[in-house]
Amino acid sequence: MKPRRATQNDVAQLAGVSQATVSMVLSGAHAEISADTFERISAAAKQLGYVPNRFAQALKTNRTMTIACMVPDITNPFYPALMRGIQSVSEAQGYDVIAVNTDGAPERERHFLNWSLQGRVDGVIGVFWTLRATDFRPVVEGGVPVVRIESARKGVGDIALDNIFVDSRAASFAMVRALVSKGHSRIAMIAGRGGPQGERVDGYSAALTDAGGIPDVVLDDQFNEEGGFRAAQVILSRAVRPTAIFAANDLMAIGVMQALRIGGVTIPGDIAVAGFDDISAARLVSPALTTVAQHQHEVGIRAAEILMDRIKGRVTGMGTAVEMPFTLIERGST
Amino acid sequence: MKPRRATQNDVAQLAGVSQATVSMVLSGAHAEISADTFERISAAAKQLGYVPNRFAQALKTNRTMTIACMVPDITNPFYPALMRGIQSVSEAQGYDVIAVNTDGAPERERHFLNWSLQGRVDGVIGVFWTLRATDFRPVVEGGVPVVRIESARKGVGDIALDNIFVDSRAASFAMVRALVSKGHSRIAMIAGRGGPQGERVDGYSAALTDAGGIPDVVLDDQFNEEGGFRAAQVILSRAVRPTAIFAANDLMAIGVMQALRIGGVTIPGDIAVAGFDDISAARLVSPALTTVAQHQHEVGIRAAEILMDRIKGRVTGMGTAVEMPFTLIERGST
DNA sequence: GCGCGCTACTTATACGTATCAGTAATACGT
DNA sequence: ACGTATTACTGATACGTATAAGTAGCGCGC
Repeated sequence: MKPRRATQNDVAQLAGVSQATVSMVLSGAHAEISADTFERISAAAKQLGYVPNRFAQALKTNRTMTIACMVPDITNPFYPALMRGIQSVSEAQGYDVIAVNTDGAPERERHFLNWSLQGRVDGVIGVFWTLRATDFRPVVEGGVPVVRIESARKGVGDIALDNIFVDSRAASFAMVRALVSKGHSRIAMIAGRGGPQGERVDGYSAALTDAGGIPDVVLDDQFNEEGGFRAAQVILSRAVRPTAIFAANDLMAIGVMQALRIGGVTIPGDIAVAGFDDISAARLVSPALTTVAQHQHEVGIRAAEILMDRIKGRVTGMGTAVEMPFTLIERGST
Repeated sequence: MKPRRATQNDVAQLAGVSQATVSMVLSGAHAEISADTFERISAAAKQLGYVPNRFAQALKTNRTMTIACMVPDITNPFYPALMRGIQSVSEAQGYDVIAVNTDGAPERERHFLNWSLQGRVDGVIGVFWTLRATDFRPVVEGGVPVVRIESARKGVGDIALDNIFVDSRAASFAMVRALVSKGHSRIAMIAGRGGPQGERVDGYSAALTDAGGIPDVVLDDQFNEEGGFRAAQVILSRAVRPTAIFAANDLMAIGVMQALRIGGVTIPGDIAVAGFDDISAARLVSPALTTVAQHQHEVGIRAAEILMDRIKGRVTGMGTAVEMPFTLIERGST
C-alpha cells in the first residue's frame, strides 16, 4: 500500500557498492568507474525501477531544471504559440516548461510568483497584468531570473528583471493609420476592461485624433470571443455605426465578426474589422482577418534565450529591455 | 550575486530559538508555543523574507501539494474547461495545479508521466492518447495516484488506476441518429488521424450503417480548425456531396463551417454541420453549432474528487471506472 | 623495498525541513 | 515537601541526493 520508491541506497545494496558510487554513475558519468561496476549498477537500477527523486536532487544542487511560464489565460491561442517558442529553446537545454494560469488576477499572479521563491523553478517567463517591477524584487534578488513579456518599453530600473516587448502602441497606431488610408474615418475600438490593452487603445486614440477622427472605445469584461460579440452588439445598436471596428485582440475580433454576420452586416463592405495578435484562426475566418502579428513564437524563443543567459550566469547585472518587431497583416476583412 | 534565501535556521537565530521551534510555528501551529515566541518568530520570518523551501519540505513529508494536469494540447478550448473543474476542487484543498502539454506524443506522454515518479507531484489527472494501462503501473505502484480521462469504458484491470469517461461511441451514435431523423442519409464524418477519436468514428459508422447509409470518413492530421478546413475542402471537391458533416470535435467543425462558407455552401440549407465537445465558441459561430456536450467542467470536478480520495487515502484498492453523461445540443447548424 | 601516482571506489557531510524523543521549568495535588 | 503532569521548548535524526575528502590496492620506477 505504501510502496516506497527505490532509492540510490537500494540500488547500491543490490549492486554491492556504496550509495555515492551509484550517484556518480547515474548522474553524470564523469568519474572513474570501471565498466563492470557501471554495468552492475545500471542493471540494478533498471531492475528496481529506480527513478531519481527530483526534490532531493534539487535540494542538493539548488537547480530544478524546470522553468515556469505564467500567463493570464492559456485559453487564448496567443499564449500557446508563445509557449512553443519557449519550449523549443529550453527543452533543447534540458529544461522542462510548466504552465500556470494566473487569470490576470493580482492575488494569483502574486501566489505563483511566490512559488518560484520556494525553489520550485529555476526561472520564470511571464505575462503579468497587475504586478509592478517592485513585486519582482524579492524573486530576482532571491536568485530566480524573471523575464517579463510586455506591451511597451518599461524602465528596467535598478533590478535584474528583463523585459521583452512589442511596441503595442506603435502597432496599434500603424493599424489605425492603415485603416484611415483606406478611407475609414469612423473607426471604433473594442477592448477588454482592466487588462493590459491600454497601449493598444492609446495608439488607436492617437492615430485617430491625428486623422481628425473621434475615438470611440467600447469595453467588455472578457477578452475573448464572447466579449467581442457583446461589444459589437452594443455598437450595432447605435444610431450611427462606424465604418471599421478595431478589436484589441483577434479573439475579440472574431467575436465581432460573428455579431456582424448575425446582424446582417457585410464585412468589409459595411464595416471593416481588424484584430491584433495574428492567432492561427485569423487566417481561417472568412473573410480572413486583418491583424497585427507579434510573432509570438519568436518572442518566446528570445525570452527563453534571455532567461537561459541569466540562469547560466552568462549575463549578470541590471535588467534589459528588448524590443521585438510587429508586422501589419492585411487580409480580406478590411 | 548569490543571495542565499533565508532558511529556518536564519530565522531561529534571529528569534533566539531553535530551528525545530521555527518549524513548528511556521508549518502547522498545532504545537504548544507561547504567544510571545510565536510573535518573535513570525516577526523574524517576515523581516528576513523567509519562504519555505518546498523541496526540503517535500523531501521530508513526501507531499508536494501539487497535482499535474497532462493534456495533449492546451490550445484546444476543451481542456481549459476541464482544468477549471480540476482547479476548483483541488485548490479548495490546498493543492496547486500545473499543466503540461504532451502533444499526444508517446515519448512526451511517457516523459511527463515519468515526472510524477520523480516525486514532483502528488497526483496526476490526464488525457493520454497513446499510453496503455501497463504504462501506468510503475507510477501508481510508486504511490502516485492517476486518474485517466477516457472516451470509453476501459477495463480497470488489476491496477489502482481510476478511469473517468464519457461514452463517446454512444454519444456519436446518438448524434448520427438525430441527424438521420432529420432526414439526412449522406452524412460524412471528419476526424483527426492517430488521435483518440476512434470511438466517435465507430459510433458514427454503426449508427449510419443501422440507418442504411454508407460511412464516409475523411481524416486530417490536425484536430483543429485547420484540419477541419482542409478536410471539408476535400469533401467539397467531390462530385457528390453529403447533406451533413459530423466533425469529431468542435474546432474541426468550425473549420468545416469556414470552408463551407468560402465555398458558397449554406448551413444548414445545403449541408448541416455538427460537432463534438460544446466548447464556448460553438455557441458563437453562426449558425450556432449543434454538438455533443461532455460537461468537461463537471468531469474535471469529478476527476479531482476521485484523485483527492486516493491522495488522502480514503480510497484504496483496484481502480474504478466512472461514467459521466453526455448531452446532445441541437442548434442552428442542423 | 619504498614512496609515488593512479584507479576505483568508500566515508562523511551537507542541503532545509519535519518530527520524535527528550528535558528543563513550572504548576498541581495530597 | 515530593512525585507527577503540563508547558514550552531543544537536540537529534531522517528524508534522498551530490560531492569533497579520504583510502585501499596495485603497478612502477629507481
